[in-house]
Amino acid sequence: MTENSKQTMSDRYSPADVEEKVYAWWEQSGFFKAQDQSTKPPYSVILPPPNVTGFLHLGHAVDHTVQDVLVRWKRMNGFNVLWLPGTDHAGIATQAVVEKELKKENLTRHQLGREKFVARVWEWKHQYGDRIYSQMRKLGDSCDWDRAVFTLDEGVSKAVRKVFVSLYKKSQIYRGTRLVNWSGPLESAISDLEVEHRQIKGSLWHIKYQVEGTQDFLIVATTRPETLLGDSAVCVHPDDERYKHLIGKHVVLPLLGRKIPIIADTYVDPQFGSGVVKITPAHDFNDYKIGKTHQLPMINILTKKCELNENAGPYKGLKVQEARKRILEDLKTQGLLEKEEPHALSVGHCSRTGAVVEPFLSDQWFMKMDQLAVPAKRVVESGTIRFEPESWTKVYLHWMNIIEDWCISRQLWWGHQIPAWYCEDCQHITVSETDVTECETCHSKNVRQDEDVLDTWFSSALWPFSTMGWPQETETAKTFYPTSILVTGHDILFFWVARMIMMGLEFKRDVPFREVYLHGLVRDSQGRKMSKSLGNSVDPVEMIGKYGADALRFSFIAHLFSGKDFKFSEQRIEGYRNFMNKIWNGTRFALAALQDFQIPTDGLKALPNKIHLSVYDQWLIFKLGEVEKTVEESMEQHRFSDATNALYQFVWYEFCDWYIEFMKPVLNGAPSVDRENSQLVVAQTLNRIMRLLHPFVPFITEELYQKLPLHDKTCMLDQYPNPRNDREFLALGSETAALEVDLIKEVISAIRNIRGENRISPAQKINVRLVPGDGEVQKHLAHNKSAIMTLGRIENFEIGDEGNLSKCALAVINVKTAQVKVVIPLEGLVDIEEEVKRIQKLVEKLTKDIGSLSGRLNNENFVKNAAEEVVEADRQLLAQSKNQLQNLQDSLTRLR
RNA sequence: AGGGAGUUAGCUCAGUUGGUAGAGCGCCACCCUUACAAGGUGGAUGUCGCAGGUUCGAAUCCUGUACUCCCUACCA
Repeated sequence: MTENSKQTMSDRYSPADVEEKVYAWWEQSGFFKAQDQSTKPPYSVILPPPNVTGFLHLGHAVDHTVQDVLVRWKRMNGFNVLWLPGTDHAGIATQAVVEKELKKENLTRHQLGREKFVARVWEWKHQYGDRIYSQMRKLGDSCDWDRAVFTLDEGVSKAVRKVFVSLYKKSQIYRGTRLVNWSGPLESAISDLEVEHRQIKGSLWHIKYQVEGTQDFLIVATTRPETLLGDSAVCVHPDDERYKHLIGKHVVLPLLGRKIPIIADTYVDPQFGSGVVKITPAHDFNDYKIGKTHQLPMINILTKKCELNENAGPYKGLKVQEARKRILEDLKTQGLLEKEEPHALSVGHCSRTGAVVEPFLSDQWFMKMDQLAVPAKRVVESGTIRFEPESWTKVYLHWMNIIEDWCISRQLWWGHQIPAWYCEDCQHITVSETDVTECETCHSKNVRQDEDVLDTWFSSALWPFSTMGWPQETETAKTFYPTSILVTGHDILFFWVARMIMMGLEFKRDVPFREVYLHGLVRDSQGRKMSKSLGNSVDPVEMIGKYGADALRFSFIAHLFSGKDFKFSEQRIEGYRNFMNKIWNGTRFALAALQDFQIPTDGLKALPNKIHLSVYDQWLIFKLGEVEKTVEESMEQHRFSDATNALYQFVWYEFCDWYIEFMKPVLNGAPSVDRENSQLVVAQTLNRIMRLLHPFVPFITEELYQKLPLHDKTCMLDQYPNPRNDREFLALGSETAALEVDLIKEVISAIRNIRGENRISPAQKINVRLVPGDGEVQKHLAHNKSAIMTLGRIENFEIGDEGNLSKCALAVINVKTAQVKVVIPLEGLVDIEEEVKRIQKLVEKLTKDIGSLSGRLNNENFVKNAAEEVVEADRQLLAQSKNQLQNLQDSLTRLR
């Protein structure tokens, strides 16, 4: 970076002039790189791989900010940090994007054929796949880019195959005909987790099924009348007196005329509806189970596109909704529709396409989950993996207890094709890590590979080790596996986190991470999920353009409390943009005052013996030490917002509003020892401020850091300040000085308060008489005379007795045991009535306080039971309050 | 239906061993005081969802209750 401290700085911080330049410099300098071998302790984080088709959205931005904060903080704490980036091939999403493109050319993927289509997707990936990476750079993500991985890279693909084959050989992966969630538009199965349930106002239709050979009807209620075409039985409760005699007989299926049996099962709730349930094993999950136990035929009535098939007789070719309409009409005509009543139900929708999900019978690959779940539960129960917030532990364990087999095959073209080959001659399935040209049993060459690909989450589940070169024993894995922490949104706890834990334990014999930090999700200002369809999504890149990446990052971190979802607010970003500007200008002022600053040749270490700092310097350093302690504790506990808030307070209020104001006369004044000292303190403090803030707001801090007279090569690799490093400097802080300055601040505030409340113009100089409570306080007042005069805009300053209070404003200040009375003559300045009002307000409040305080202290039980400090503090407060009240009442009588 | 979380100032939210409520933003008043008007100074605002209980004392612990949100499951 060029030496630019002499350059003039703009009076506004302009992120656009800084961010790209600084980032490029970091990256070119190799600051993000991790070392496979190092003497430093390792710290590793894998980035939840965003979809390769994706744009960076607000959810990513939050997720990445948290990770970048952690990673930068650890790096500055001397860790060998690996933040491993990657992207996900995102089967469905990516295929959809490219299909959309094809559509513009009036092509479908089927016309193109599988091979050409996949080639086309790769082309697309090569062209746009890095887009999200460039957006991540805008945000400041300090990933080790050289290690970026794509889920379809050769290495990862090998890992995928190895895992598949291994689990298949252990019968943990199997092929089966099962009822699965089916998305018509995708013509593919989807997993349970990809189904979104939405509340729908539907109807419950009561349909008459004629009992065979009689004129009697059974009334069957259903929310999906079209499925009756696939009925293979009707079912009643075995003890239901109404229907007992019919069990074993048959009914005639309306419209199709098929005869189906009346069976009995305790699954039926006699209280609900008519107590008779139609059983459609091929299109309903509950019915499927009943169908299995009663060995009923599974009648599939749908095609892969979710249109009715030949089993639907006259309704063949219709879409589900059309069929429903037609069937209801026909039932009505035939007098078989008893009634229709409104009924609220929730219907599964495909999270990708929004289409209604149909339970569909098909051949799929499944992963058995129950055995894998056992150790995955144990590591969480034992605390080997900790969730943060802890409440997710329960949710996780609950889910693991009811876990069902995972349908891992997808009828798509883009993804990891399933490494299974079917023999056309002997039907044997050969599952292999390498491509197969002949059947492993009959050696026929007549084999073809399974057309399906694996669920995207299959490869994601291996991410923590597949990205580190597994199955090879790499140095990377030796150093960085298990990873230190996983940061992600709670929405993919089951999709991803749980499955990584299971796979890590199965294949690495070790947890993939020890900590899971689940942050909240960003919602819009009304608390709704952000989504494209609602049109309420916010583009973080646009926000960065408007306010800068640092402001955006800070706004996330400052409001990221305990994993709760939080509402997006542009106003908040603006507020933190203002904070960035404050940092910029505070530094700008300080740098101007440091133009002639000479770095002491013997360094800082000799300082304590050499210089005597002003109370303001000692006060500032003391506060700085306190902030560093707070920040360290907060960071250790991952209470990031506590850290940012403490820094915000310190930088804006303590440093800018008070310290700079106290020191302006000195810093802008003639050369002096005080000035030299202060310059040193300012230079050091700024340096520490930049380092403290760096993980949160990396761009502005690096830029300013480079302009400081005291700095190292780069802020991002400098040591993170804490109360233990640079002790020599922090030791210059003093609590006694801090108390003195706190008292002076109170005095100045009291003067300002009297001015403000009495509407005394800032231009109006006033006189003040300060009455110290004791000799010590008197010394402090005298010592800080000029600060009080400047900041209080005082013309004549006097320390002494109370004297004549006639026509004077009065304030009584207590800081710990110190007391100061502030007396300001108002005669000829303002209307006395304003001051009367002000004092009356105080009197009122004090009277109330004294009432409750003395009430409590008169309570024997309180005095007896409460902690001694508490009682003592109350006694002191009461005495002070009484004293203040007395003074104010006196002044009231003498005011007019 | 089961599970989880929430209810504190106009808004968004803090409040870590129980000790007389805080921040940011917004609002009101005054001020362009040469670091910053993306600023400064001062000010106002809360029976901490409701009802009980434990306690000298409860936003904080316990019980009940109302409402909101999320997740999982779903009765045809």
